[in-house]
Amino acid sequence: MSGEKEDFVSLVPGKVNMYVCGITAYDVCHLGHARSAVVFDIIKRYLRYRGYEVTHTRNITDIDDKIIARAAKENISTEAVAKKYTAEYYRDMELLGVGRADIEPNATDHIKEMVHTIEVLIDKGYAYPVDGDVYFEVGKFCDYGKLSKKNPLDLLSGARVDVDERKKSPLDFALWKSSKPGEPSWESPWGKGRPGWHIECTAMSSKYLGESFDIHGGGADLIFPHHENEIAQSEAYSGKRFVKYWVHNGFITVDKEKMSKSLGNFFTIKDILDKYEPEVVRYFLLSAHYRSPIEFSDVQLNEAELSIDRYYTTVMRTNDYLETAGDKEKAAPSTELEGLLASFKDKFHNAMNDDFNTALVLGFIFELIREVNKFLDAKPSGQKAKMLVIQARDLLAEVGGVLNIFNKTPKEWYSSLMKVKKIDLSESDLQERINARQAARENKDWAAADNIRNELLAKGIILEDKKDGTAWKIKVG
RNA sequence: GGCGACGUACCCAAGUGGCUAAGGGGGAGGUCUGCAAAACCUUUAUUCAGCGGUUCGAAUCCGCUCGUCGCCUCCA
Repeated sequence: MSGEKEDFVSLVPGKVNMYVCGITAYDVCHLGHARSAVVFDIIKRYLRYRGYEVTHTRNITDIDDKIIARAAKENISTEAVAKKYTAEYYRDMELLGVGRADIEPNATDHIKEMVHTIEVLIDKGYAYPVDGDVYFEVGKFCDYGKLSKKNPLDLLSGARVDVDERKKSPLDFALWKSSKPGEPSWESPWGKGRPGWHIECTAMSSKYLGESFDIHGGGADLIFPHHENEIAQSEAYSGKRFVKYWVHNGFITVDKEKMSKSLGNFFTIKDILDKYEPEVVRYFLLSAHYRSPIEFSDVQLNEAELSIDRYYTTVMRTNDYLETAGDKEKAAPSTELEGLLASFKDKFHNAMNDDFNTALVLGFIFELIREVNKFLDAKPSGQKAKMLVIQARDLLAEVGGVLNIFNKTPKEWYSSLMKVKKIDLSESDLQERINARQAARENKDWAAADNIRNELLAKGIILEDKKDGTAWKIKVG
């Protein structure tokens, strides 16, 4: 609310109530929706990891103008539209590793609660009915604009909205809209109609999280008017502070412009996942701070893919090492690795405590990766060396677990890449080519061996010769 | 027009008062290797859009200028 970072103290010690605006289910989701979902998924995971009991509520708006328009276009019911795109949303989110919220309320299941909220607002003099509609009277709520730092007078003078003569002020917004014939509607004291957009979040958040709760999130485009209106309704209704901490994620941009439906410059999650491994997309979204804009481009996604590949390549090395390293104690320079291992968790916590700085965490991960590789290059052996490598592996897995990335085996990573890059070669055929090349190498027939390697490279497969055999990887980047 | 955010190397990006300005990608050179790949090492910003100011000290705070973007209408 201050527009600055503040120390986090939950309202109830050890417990965090978080409400995040979900989607309006009228179309498939694009990468912008993914960013919001991933950001709050990580906030939730991190808070839980640090021991908070988190109740995460994420709503689905299943009735509004866009859904009605879509239903008319597809000649199906609004329920069918909402159901279809909610299902699409969940499928996209699951692929991106976004967990389900604890409570996922639909607007249409809470009409009763919304009607009640509106009645109270009218009783308290904050709202007025006109011809079957009900409006919130912004002028009655003196804190209006405190979140978006807007002055109601400035808003009036700069208003681009068509003025509705029935409203007392152009800033007043609908709590309840009367329905036109043929539109879905619910009974209310003001006649048949449906709820305005903002009221669902007030009614549902107070039902599930209470009138005051800790974190409210969503995309930065929701700050005004949606969240400003939520504050007005909720605080007018309860007389209490609505939300302690507001968290808004920045936009995905394309050529520096916000990715959005109306600009038409959006990429759907589905289309992106056709070209990139889901983990690549998730990593990409974590590679910049959640409040910063992040530019979508193939270059960026490819860099994310390279970074993840670097991670799995090292995991492969550590696994090989732990399987093959001897027991004879052979020390290797390890002071830097040991130092990093000792401080790693603190660095991770500090970065995440500082407004969820995932980009910084990724930096730490690659520092550790480098130290592990350096250590392995020195070819150490014995119990102590193995312990260090295991410790590094476990730490990386712990952090990866919180961010929900880096949780595959290298083999799963490459198999998945093989699919996403549509490489037309079965793993058994691949192994057959590797064996043939190995035979050529044993005969020192380097020309034949190189031929096979080049042939596979042309298909996007890289071979790595090691002491005890040849490993394959998928070419990335 | 009002309000707000941002501008760090060839690219992405962290850093918001003080140790050598993280990390990834790319480039150059090297070690290793049958050759590769991977990995590692060295190198690639005496400088943080520009100009002033505050301070013992600023990329970091303040002011101005330039540039980019966002919100003010549905929007993640």
